[in-house]
Amino acid sequence: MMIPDFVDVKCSACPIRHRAVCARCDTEELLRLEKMKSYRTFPAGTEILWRGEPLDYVASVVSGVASLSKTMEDGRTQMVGLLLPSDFIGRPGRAKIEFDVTATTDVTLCCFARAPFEALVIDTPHVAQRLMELALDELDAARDWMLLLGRKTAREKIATFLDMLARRSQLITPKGAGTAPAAALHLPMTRDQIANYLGLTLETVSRQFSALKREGIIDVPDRRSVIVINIDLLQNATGDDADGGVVA
Amino acid sequence: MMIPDFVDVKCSACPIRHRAVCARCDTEELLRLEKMKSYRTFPAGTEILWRGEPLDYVASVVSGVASLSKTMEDGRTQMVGLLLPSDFIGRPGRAKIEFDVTATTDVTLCCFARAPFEALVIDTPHVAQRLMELALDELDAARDWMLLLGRKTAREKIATFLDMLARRSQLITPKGAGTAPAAALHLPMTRDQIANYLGLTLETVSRQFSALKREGIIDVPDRRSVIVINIDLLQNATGDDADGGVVA
DNA sequence: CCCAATCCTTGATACAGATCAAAACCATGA
DNA sequence: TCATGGTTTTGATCTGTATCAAGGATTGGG
Repeated sequence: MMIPDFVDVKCSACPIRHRAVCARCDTEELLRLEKMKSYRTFPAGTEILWRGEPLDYVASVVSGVASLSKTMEDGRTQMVGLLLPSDFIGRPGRAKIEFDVTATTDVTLCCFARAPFEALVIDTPHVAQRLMELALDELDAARDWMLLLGRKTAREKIATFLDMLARRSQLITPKGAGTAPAAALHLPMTRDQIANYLGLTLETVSRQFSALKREGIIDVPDRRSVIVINIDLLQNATGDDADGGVVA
Repeated sequence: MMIPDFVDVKCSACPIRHRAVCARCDTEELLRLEKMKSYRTFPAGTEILWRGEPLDYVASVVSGVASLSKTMEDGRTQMVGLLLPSDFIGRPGRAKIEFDVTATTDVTLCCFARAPFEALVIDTPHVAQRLMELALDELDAARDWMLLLGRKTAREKIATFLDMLARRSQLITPKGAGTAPAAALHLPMTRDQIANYLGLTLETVSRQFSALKREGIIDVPDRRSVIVINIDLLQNATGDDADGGVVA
């Protein structure tokens, strides 16, 4: 059976695909991966890694959501990345990171000790190439976020955030006879954390949610849920080009 | 003679080091690089690459400054990266980019056709590793900039920008008997471009320059120059931790 | 079941930075 | 030398978001 290049690996025990590994690698490599695997769970709010700490593990997020953030001396913080299941934590060839990793919800990681993982990477160019691809994906995402942080209004930020969640969780469920599909989203974070992600305050986030609800674009049945009623209007509100999606 | 790993290559014709190449590679690879090299110059303001355009070349910046930027439908733009001499343009394994590359000043690039360059990368793991390092450096820089865009005040943004220029151009020249060294900086861009980089308007940039000058922290002898009179005060104004520098 | 803690919403007000406008500055070429 | 067009500075005003403040909703524990 022919397996295409760069399809990510579904390993035996984890309910997710490990995005850092490619399916063309031989069974031998997969076995090596299996052997060095270990699981760790962190309750919501836990610091998984501090800035500057030595980085002994790399990991895939198996369940839950973790976040990368940077903090200023006086306490202002900015989230610089969101890690959803299947995302990869770790930097090949680097012993330290320049930001904090925090469990936003309860998080389970599938960890690999860094040293043997890097040895594996050196042996298998496909994995190295896949890691490079992931790094470039992260870079593109970071740059999109820079546009959001630097130029978008509060309303556009919220719309972009909800649109991103809809895309990433792929929960866009067609519904009813109308042309606009609706999506039920689970918010993995509090208003305060959303604010930190978007460069806003929690009050502004709350007000924008209320405004979008008032206009009938979304519904907010409870604090952790959003129903996208009119996805076209939501996407109009993001300020992005129509073809916001990246064509792989 | 022993050459340490990952020292970047100074090639025969360019006045800079190509950061994408490592010195441990054999002469053979260097020769291959030499052969596929070509130079292109772009006058200030030229579009070097449009978003979505096929990416046939990778390149090093030899002289001048180029910028990466993203634009919204309605014209708002945000610079998402600055390319100074020795910086690398291009994405191994990717045929497209998600932003525009513009010549900020007159720019000369040392170009390599993408296909043979990638073949070289595949043959030489050290180069691949170096490219990964560069991508991770860019990612760290992007994340620092996200903190700046999302949370810093106009004054902190300007101070951070000047401090970054001072570090990158390494023009920190000790001067006089005082404890605070001074630095003469050349600004490679207009107020408008600085504003686009910092997520501000040109008027705000100008006002903050004036304010820092009034306070005796900098001097602005002409539109394209800044003299840092008190670098300690400048760094205090960035809002960053004292050890803002990344220890390599 | 109630209490405490946390999270969320809404209102009133303040302010940093955007926007609008005009004048000063500077480089370039005729 | 002067006109010309682009860039920068400065001023006046406006506005979106932060800040301050209070009350309401939700959750978990005893």
